Amino acid sequence: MPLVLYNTLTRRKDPFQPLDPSHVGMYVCGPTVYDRAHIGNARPIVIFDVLFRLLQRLYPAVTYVRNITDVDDKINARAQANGEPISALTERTTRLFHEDIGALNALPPTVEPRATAHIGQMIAMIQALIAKGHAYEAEGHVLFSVPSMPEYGRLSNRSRDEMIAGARVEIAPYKRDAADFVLWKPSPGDLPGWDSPWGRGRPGWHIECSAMSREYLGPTFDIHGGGQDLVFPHHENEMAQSCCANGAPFARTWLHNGWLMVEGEKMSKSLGNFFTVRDLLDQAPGEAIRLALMSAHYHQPFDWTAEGLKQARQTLDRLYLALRAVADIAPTEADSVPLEVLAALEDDLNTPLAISHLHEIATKLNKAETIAEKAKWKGALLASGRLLGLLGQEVESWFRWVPAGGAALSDPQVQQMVDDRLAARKAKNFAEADRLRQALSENGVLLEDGPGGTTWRRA
RNA sequence: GGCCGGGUGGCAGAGUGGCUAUGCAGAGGACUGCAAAUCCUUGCACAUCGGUUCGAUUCCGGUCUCGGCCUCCA
Repeated sequence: MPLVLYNTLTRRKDPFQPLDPSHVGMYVCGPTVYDRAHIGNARPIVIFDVLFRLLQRLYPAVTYVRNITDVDDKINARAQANGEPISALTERTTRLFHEDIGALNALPPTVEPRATAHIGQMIAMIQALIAKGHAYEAEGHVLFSVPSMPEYGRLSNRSRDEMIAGARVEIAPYKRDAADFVLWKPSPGDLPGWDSPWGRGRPGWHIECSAMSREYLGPTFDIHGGGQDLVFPHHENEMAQSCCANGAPFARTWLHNGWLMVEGEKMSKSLGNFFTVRDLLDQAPGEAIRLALMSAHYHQPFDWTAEGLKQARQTLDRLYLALRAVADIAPTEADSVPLEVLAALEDDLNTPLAISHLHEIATKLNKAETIAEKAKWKGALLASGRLLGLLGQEVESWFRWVPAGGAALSDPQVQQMVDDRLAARKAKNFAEADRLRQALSENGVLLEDGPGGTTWRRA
């Protein structure tokens, strides 16, 4: 079954045909490192991680490029507010970003280029644009000339006139055309700046992705991804710059994930519904956060809710419980992902459908009677989970997760109480057994008596 | 105003021109010292009005309604 992806450029689902079937290239817009990643940042990270895993399965080689934007006016402002050097802020934030998304089981990209390490490539690209008549210098700025590119607006499906009519910002006087946008801008001495043919300055927002995607993937590559909000202006401008500078088509397939809401409202600090990934990792295991983000189709708007996170955790409880029951059975064909799971993902990354198949596999595993069947369905569940970046941890470690504040009872304390209760049961002292069960339950520990003994888990 | 995407059972959330989504929650049952887990059974849908069709939740059009974007927010 071929992979099909919804391409923003064509506005429909198209069969995915890589330029080079032996080596797929993907570029995804990464974070601007001025603050902790929030849950809205995490969605594209998880979505494109699933795509990366799927592509790796379908093709011999995949280069996944995800940039770090470490030059930006928000960074400058934050560093100044904190009274710290810019490099200290960007390095720390980058490190925290890696920690946070690592907890969400996101694989590192193949290349993670930093904007400040590619200023030379950006300047070269701007020079090429000027030479070809697609850009001009004005008052120390270099601007892209939108009228020089007739196809401008194709990705975001809007005409130049519409853009100007809707503009909410004042148009800088040095622009030849109201739609023109900045490639390079002057930097005063107190802001980060690099020498350039146009004096000391810093790059505009869009040029870094053009320069870095070209550096690592070439002028034309397979997939470019990011949040839906980036379609315009960021991706539209990026495409314009790259096409004009390179004289070649840019990304062939554009993927955009929908916006994230929180409890039905737009996430914002003023509404008090702003969550960083770190905040959530204190409340729930990273794997539950990851599953929650995959529980709606990537193209849909996503409503982040406490209830949804709870359900994601319950879902993983159910799946890990199924695995726990067959802990002593070796899975067969650990790499065989069931066709229906693969088909769901190949159909424009239908993660909710794939997850529903995980449930069905778990049910089959629970119902399996022979060792062979159990081994088969265990293998299917693990392989499916691996493709989705789920179910990879030790079963017992999943059930022992404790929130940030720690647990009232340590693992050894719990085990002691479980043993005591077992002794009470053996002595038919059910009142004492029930008292211990109750005490554990009040501390978030659930007991399960089975033929093989009593197991416990935190919930 | 322009562009775009939605409105599915109590909740979350897929999908389809006629046939069970899936999970949680609810009801009943099996199992259990009690429980949990598991399994079985079961109730509950497709915003609205027209049109196309043998037949539409699924296609087309209108209406209502929610949300996003429109120069630097993923």
